[in-house]
Amino acid sequence: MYNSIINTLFNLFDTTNRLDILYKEEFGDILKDYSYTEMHTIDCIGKIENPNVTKIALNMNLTKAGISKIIKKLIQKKAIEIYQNPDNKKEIYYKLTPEGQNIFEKHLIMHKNWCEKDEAFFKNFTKKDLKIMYGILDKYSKHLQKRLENIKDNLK
Amino acid sequence: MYNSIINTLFNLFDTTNRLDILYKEEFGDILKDYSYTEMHTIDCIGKIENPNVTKIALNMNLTKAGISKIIKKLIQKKAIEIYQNPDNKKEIYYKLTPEGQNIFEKHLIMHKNWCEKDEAFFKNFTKKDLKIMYGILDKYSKHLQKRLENIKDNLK
DNA sequence: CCTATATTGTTAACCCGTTAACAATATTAT
DNA sequence: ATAATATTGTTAACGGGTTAACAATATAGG
Repeated sequence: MYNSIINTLFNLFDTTNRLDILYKEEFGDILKDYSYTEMHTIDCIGKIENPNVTKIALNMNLTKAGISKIIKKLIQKKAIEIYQNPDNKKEIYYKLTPEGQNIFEKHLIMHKNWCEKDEAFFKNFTKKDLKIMYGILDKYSKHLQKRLENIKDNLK
Repeated sequence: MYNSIINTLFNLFDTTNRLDILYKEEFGDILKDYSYTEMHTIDCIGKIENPNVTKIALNMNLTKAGISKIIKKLIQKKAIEIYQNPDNKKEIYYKLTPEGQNIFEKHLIMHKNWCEKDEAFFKNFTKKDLKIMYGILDKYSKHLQKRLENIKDNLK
């Protein structure tokens, strides 16, 4: 019994891998000038209030160094541009150019299409069962989070 | 309602990320001479019948080129060694050395510990609910697989 | 049998993200 | 006010994987 669950959970790697490839395939055609992560970064910049490298990195679970590089490319591609707060010379914020805004909106539409396809699939299950499913998953995710925090605490 | 599900599914990325980090943390201490992937490769070589680069790559969802590199390292570290079939000069198989066997067994034990911790968590839910959860997840995974295959077919 | 095709495994070049070190600026404490 | 500390963002070096091109060998077809 528990074996089945744990198999399923290890299969999560395959599942997310598939999600990842599919997402790239379906979205890649339209936005082939931008990588998956670049698109995601554009998405963040469109959604976050005064986005800077730090906030974006936190939001995307990537390092600041990584984001810094992506930002560089996005500026080259003229999808985003810099702005600053006159009384803070350190922090650098970014906003979408019209080109970037365009990508942002296309991405929103594609994301909506994606969700609709998923919805069609989930109509095959009862709402009650679905609730059970995502309830357990969410709790498991939090449980892992806690275990991670414990490890980090022990390191201190 | 469906939003919650789709959020959960996108959270799968975080969940597997956590699984990944935790796994590395918990297993890394003991086997610090081997990376996560190297350990996984040793595991494959211990489990597959006559493992060669191709089979291992398929099994691990990595490219042959990638495996080729890992294999090189594992040979350097003397965890595995080559053998061949006398009437096939092309295919190269690998088997564990005593050192490799040792790693393999340690990994098995750690994996068992991991599962036990997970079991303790899942005891909080009824078996019926758990069955519902992993039933849906498995179906979703297969659903994604099908969508992937459709895309591949369209490319032909 | 021997030629065309497929399979196997390696390598070089590359991509994407990380860690570590750092310079510049902000913030805090004294 | 100033010194100590923290935060921000960049860069270089690296790691782990990919794709593309390839040599070597096996397999299939005429």
